[in-house]
Amino acid sequence: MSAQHPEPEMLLTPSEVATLFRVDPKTVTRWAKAGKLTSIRTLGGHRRYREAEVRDLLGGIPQQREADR
Amino acid sequence: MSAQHPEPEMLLTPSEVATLFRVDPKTVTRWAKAGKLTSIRTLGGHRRYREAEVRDLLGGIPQQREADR
DNA sequence: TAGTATTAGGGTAATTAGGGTC
DNA sequence: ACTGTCCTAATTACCCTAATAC
Repeated sequence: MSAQHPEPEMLLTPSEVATLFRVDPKTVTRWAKAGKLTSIRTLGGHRRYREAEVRDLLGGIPQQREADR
Repeated sequence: MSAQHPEPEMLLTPSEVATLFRVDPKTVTRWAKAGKLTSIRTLGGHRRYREAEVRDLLGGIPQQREADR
């Protein structure tokens, strides 16, 4: 096989994201609907999530917060 | 006028498409059966998929906020 | 020609979507 | 405002064997 493109783009299923955050998969769906989480749809309508984005949100690198305003 | 083969038409195997969408290869087969995805058949009956179409379905329209729908 | 991985089929569990409610 | 749960319908995942791809 040979399909190594410059865009691997690893995706996670709703249940996987839910497990990482320790929430119900339904909650992950709400985050997607609210635009808080980027979602990619399968052709059947199921959502897939970007692994990199999830990892960032999980606190991989605590970036600057602008919560003081 | 027109060149004979302007583009070589890159094809992807079922497993490659499945990896990109983070689904099972069988699911890709169902999409082809349902007419949601164009499939080219090998002489032995195996399916191949157009890379351009797959990439278009994956990221053609980046991320559309579901919040405003 | 042989060996290994992948795919096509078909069937049956497991997830997910969506709305609604607590 | 946020999350977990109940419900139904739809989609997807996993099981198998035989055929194809390389």
